[in-house]
Amino acid sequence: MIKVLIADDERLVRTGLRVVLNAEPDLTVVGEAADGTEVAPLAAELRPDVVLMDVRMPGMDGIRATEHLLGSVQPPPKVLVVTTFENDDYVYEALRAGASGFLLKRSRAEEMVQAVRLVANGDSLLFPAAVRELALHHAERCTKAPLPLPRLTDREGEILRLMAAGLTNGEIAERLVVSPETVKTHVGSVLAKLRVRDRTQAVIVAYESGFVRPR
Amino acid sequence: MIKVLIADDERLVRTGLRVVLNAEPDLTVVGEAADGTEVAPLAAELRPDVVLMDVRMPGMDGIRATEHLLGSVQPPPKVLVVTTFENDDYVYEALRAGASGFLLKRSRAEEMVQAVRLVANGDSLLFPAAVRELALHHAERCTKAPLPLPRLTDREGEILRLMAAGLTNGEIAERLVVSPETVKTHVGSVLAKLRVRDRTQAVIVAYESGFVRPR
DNA sequence: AGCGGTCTCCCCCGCCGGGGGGAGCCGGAT
DNA sequence: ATCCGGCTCCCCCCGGCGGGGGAGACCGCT
Repeated sequence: MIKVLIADDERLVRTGLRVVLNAEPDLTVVGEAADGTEVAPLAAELRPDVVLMDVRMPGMDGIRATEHLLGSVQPPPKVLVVTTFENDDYVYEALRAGASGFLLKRSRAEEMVQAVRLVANGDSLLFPAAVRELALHHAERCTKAPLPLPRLTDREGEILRLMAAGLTNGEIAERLVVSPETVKTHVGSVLAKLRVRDRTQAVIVAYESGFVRPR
Repeated sequence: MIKVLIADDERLVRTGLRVVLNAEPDLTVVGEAADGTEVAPLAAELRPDVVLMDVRMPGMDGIRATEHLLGSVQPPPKVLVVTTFENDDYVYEALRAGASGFLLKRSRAEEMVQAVRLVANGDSLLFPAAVRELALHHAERCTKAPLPLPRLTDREGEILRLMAAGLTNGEIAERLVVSPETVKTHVGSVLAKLRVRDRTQAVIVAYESGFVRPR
């Protein structure tokens, strides 16, 4: 039996969800919260498997309520965020906060109960558009970026990395315990191989190619 | 009635899936492919709503088969990728290729048919771990990055952007139709506000802060 | 023994970049 | 009317940077 806690500020929505979910033999609504602040205490007491969380609520919104809930209740229930539009900016924040999935308010009853069963089971549920966007961004930066720049020698790569850390030739020389003249030679090679004019452009190429990464 | 095409090189797996799916009144397996190369032609002929695609297949793997399928068959069917491990590197490539979701081979029958219904319905299905990772990466770069750097004036921001494009002071002056001396003044202000030593470090800060973005 | 690639170091030179200071113009706030 | 901040331009100074050329040491390959 999957226990569900509903958090929504509108009584009508809560009632609708409760009726739909209780109609399923394997689901039971164990409680309802009308405000984000009520969610964590109620969950601690009722120990639901899944919390249906509205994103927009007075007091504490669904995002912060989710953070608070997952940080305070052990073991944490799954959170299924209920939203009106699938392109909502809240989507990413909610995932970041630890939500397992999303439910559109305009979904059919059948989809809703399926969604609850899925997240209770440990799966995640998203909208195609959101997933596609996430995947593209991720793939761009993590699978394609690694190494599409000319073959630099080990030393040259080391030098480029230090240039991209903002060091001057003198500082690089100090770091690598070689003469500044030597560093100049390597820097010259790097600039030539990357076909750029100065160290600034070299650093740009280093970032753009993924040779070094932000953060 | 949801029409399903199964693509897997192992006969046993195909049989298992077929039995499980055909047991559902609203699902029907309309065909099977034992190789990635067979998928697109079969899909063009049978017009399934969902294709269950194994990632690892001889000949053409599931990823390329997905790309080919979605690029050649109109309207494109939904693709549900079948995999053994949820941390598979293929996950991101498959999403990039246009897959709608993933199915673990060790899933229970009930989950599998739910998954098929979901993707047929236009939803997406992922593993919690994968979604979490995607969301974190995305959120880091897109929702937090925008503007955590000192207040630059419009002109200074413009200058910084051009510096980060690899332009010299002279080129920036030309672009903005002002004197090189003026550019030097602005550059000086930028360096001071960012508390950095030279334009290279300024560009680094621009990238690290998200003021400019790779690609 | 040769040879090419890499890493190391050196010299000269020209220029761009950056610091300091000064100044005029404008628009908005006080 | 005054002041302040942003944008514009100018001066001098100099140090780091980048280009050119040259050279020696070590390595592995042939």
